[in-house]
Amino acid sequence: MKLLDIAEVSEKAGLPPSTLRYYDEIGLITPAGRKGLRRQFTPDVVLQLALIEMGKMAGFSLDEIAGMFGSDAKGDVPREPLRRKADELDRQIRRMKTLRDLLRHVAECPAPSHMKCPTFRRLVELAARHGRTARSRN
Amino acid sequence: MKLLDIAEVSEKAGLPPSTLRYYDEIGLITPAGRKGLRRQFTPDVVLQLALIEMGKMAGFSLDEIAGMFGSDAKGDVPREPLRRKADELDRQIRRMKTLRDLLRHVAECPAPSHMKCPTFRRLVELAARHGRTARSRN
DNA sequence: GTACAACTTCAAGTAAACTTGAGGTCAAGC
DNA sequence: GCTTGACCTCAAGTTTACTTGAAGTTGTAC
Repeated sequence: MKLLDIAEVSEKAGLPPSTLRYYDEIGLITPAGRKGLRRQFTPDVVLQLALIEMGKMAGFSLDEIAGMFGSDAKGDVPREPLRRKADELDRQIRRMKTLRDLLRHVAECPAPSHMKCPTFRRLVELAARHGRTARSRN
Repeated sequence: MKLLDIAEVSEKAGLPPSTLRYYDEIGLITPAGRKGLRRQFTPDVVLQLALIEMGKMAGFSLDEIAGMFGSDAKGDVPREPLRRKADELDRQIRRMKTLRDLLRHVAECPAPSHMKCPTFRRLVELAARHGRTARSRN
């Protein structure tokens, strides 16, 4: 299996080498080995990095992300926290849809101040309610 | 119109007073006035804060959020950037749905290592593809 | 009319996630 | 076999988004 050095991974993942070294340092990724001093990565690391990026965009900390996928040493990834994170994502997705609608509305709405537009207020109130109760499903 | 002092806003918005002072300092919210030294807010600020929270969860910086809704002094909120942000949100929503599915899958999947599970890999590859089209630097 | 709790300012501190820079190592091409 | 450029480490610096603490002010209750 062909191994990649840090510049190749950097290129494929679109992340600077400094970030990859940092992720290694905190144990988020692990090189398959070293050639001299140089880290050698398996191609899978590119996929792992895509996953990490996704997690970050969803608002998870690197610590949380490590907790989700990092420790595949043992099969001890606890299922329940994962399900709860998935549920949290569902709520967040709903809020983001509201925000998206809000942005599209603001882009069209001719009202001088958003706070005076009833549609705008209704959407924000809707979102605020979702945030508070964390209910229902997609 | 009844005005709220900082503790009431804090209570209603679920944010500590220190955060509200900070937001005021950076111009993200603005008190209607002062009573002595004390900030007096209109009830609308609670809605504004809900909006800010939403923006944060969607991964926007406070600066970006200010750019979206903050400057309603003039009606000069440019429409095109807003539409682009909405589009970006759409892409992000898609990625988050993938991540959610991924988490649900990991919670069920009995494979010892995720990277060996074809379903898992397929989902990550899907997400990586979605991610590439939208993201670059900065 | 005074006590006091809730406010105020301002400077400094904190945490996460990196980046930068100085100084060192090493594999590959000539 | 030496140069060179890509890698390395480690410490310190940066940004964002706050929080904390010290020291001062003030509206309200008694």
